[in-house]
Amino acid sequence: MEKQVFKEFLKKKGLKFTKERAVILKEVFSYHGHFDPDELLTKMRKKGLRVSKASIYRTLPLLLESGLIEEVEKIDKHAHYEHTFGHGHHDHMICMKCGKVIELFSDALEGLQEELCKKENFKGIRHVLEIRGYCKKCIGDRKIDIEGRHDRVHPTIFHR
Amino acid sequence: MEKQVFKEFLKKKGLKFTKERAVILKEVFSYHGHFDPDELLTKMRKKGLRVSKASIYRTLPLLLESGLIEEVEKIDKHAHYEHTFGHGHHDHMICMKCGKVIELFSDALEGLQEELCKKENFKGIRHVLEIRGYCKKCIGDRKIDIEGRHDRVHPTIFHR
DNA sequence: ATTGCAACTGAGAATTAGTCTCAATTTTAA
DNA sequence: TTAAAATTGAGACTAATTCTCAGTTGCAAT
Repeated sequence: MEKQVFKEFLKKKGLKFTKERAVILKEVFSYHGHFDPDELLTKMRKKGLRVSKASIYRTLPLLLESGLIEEVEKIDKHAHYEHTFGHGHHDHMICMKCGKVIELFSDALEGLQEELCKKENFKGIRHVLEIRGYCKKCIGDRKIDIEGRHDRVHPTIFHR
Repeated sequence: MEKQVFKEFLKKKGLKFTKERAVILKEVFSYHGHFDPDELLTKMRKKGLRVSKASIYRTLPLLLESGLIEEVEKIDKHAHYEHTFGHGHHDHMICMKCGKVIELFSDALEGLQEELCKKENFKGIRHVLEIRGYCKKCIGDRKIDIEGRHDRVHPTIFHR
């Protein structure tokens, strides 16, 4: 369970498992889709969970380093994350017109990357693959809404 | 040659090929490795080339859209680019310890991505793949310098 | 349990990347 | 040559992230 993973990670680094870190971890794992630090803060505030912005910004890199979350979507101005413990790594296709995000995962792709790493004697820890282009809907060059919310379907697609 | 490509791109969009854009283009193509907007500005200032920060930030997206440069290194805080006209698209492995950047290109990888796009009816325009991990040298867990400069060897490797 | 201390915290100041504004200027097509 | 539309620079502005520092807390060793 993620709490144990995080605790061990922290101990190994000589860091402390504080209340704040516990609360942040829990909150992060209560989400399904992507989130950014500010969203995280706001949602926690609404729930009455009090952690400072600074603590959030200090904790996310630790979660990242421990492998419990991944960073996704960097083309946007600010960082986005999602937790991966349990539901696993995947990459993204992002429509440049409507912003739709399609999650993709391919064993072949992962395997190929491993191979490439091996060839360079590189120990790959994590990666980000982001394909920008146009989704089916937008290829037709029609205007569509930028709105919508994280509806999970198969193959896992988000709107934002 | 890149100047023609850019000119045509601009004309097609009803935009102007201004002195400033020409100068920025030239500067961008005088580099070998990665750069970020601020670096670009500073270097141009040092050379006595006068363009405003705003113009740089306005021109880079155009170069990106025209396919003359690509966005790389998404994990870092700010955007990084590199020109690709002539030397072609490639992805990156970045050592989390020493910062070494290994360029990689694999037809299999590109092809696989195309396939995946097709499967989702997604029209891929560009992508960024960045693998973070540890290079050969750093797997041994030794301290090494963060310094060094863009030395081109095969398979194209940069230090920074 | 107590303790010592390094790590941590919150609040808000500081920094920084990137965007915006607007009046003056320049490109381009006719 | 001209007029319209696009562009420019300078600096104000915004938003994201980092930093500072004094008070607090987790935890390993007593």
